[in-house]
Amino acid sequence: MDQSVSLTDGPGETVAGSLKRAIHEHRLAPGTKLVEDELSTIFGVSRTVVRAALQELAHERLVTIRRNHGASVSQPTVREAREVFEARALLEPRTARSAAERATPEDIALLQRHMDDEHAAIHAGDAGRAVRLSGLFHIEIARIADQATIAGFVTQLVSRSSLVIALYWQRRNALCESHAHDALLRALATGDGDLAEELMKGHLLDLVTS
Amino acid sequence: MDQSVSLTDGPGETVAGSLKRAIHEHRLAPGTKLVEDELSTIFGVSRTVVRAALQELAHERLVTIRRNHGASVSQPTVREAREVFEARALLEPRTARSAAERATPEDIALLQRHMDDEHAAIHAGDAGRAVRLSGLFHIEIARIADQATIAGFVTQLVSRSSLVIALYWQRRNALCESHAHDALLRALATGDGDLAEELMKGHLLDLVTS
DNA sequence: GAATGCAACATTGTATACAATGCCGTCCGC
DNA sequence: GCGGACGGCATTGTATACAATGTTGCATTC
Repeated sequence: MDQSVSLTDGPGETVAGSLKRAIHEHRLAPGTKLVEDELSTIFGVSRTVVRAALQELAHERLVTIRRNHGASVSQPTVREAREVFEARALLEPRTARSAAERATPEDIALLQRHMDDEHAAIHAGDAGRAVRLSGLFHIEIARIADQATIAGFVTQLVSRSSLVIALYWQRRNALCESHAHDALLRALATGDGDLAEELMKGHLLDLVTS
Repeated sequence: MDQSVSLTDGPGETVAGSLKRAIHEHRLAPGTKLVEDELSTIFGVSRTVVRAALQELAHERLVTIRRNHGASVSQPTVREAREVFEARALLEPRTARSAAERATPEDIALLQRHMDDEHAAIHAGDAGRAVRLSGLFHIEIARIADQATIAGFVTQLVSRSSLVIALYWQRRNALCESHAHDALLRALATGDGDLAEELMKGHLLDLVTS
């Protein structure tokens, strides 16, 4: 593992959370070996809690654990990548419709803030942060739809999408989707469920074919 | 925890697997406290591996862990129950369509075997086993559809459905659904994707309204 | 020179010891 | 009698020690 990558996010953050963040923001590349001893010294905790964190991430398929071989950041195959986006295509459009029917002005404002942050990150050249914020946009929609279970699934799928992007999207510009998010936000703000569902469907198709 | 419940499933089975099975078959009721020390003596392993197993189940929402309070079999709220079936309604119908388009004769034979076992369990009065086999039917369909990711989600949702049934289905006869599975199997066998999707949609609606 | 066996090392898997926390019953004061 | 503080018990949280496993590099042999 590259020791120069800064992983610790302050005392309030959990080990699993810090690792997740680092993977989302592509500071830990797919395939990176995650050695328990190194992580335990980096985070200043024992291997026990590191192991628990790695197992948690393994369950979300963000890291892969092979018995007696340790953990490493997952490297989704092309097939897994396809599966991830097919699952998202089943879950997210209908969820976007529900969100459109339930979104409060505060919800819209929060989404707007996420989008603004995302644009700022893009202009600042911080692609990792942009990808992460873009994902938060999707997760937030599931939360607005008041579907915690689906939100959990979407969270995992977005995380895995981030790995797919890291692996198969070499340097393609990630900003194409900001316009899609913009249109989606307008549909949500006006409560147009039909449109939101259609836009989400198209957006996910764009992602998989680009 | 009720010590009389037999949990160990032989040396080949993992702790998590045995617990999962016991919960599925309603040998461990929702709310049952799962004390690490007891489980470690029952399974003949240290608390370390018991903890790992409990954390795995917690991630699948089958058990709930409250910090410093330990683990217990989850008790889904009515709201969570609704969410579980809404998620299934998004995932399973389209997956059943894919399965119908891909099912091989071997797949159909396997499903038939599951259904036969399920009927046998019902006639033997083994409701727990029947519920578990009924769930396997759904999971197998996702596997046939060649969607490992969705199959994983369905597996978790089926597990949680089992908890919902244990909590909210007091003594209602679970055999109503065998006919639904029968019809579904025929649609899958004939490769009728439209029909399979519709039947699955109706089947899930039946489950949630009964 | 290539393949094989072996030994030292690195890393993970498991058990156990200890610390921290919450729970519950008891005792004291009012 | 009742409420609250206190102390012991039960249980979980974390660290560490040891066992098991895999890996790497070197020496030996053909």
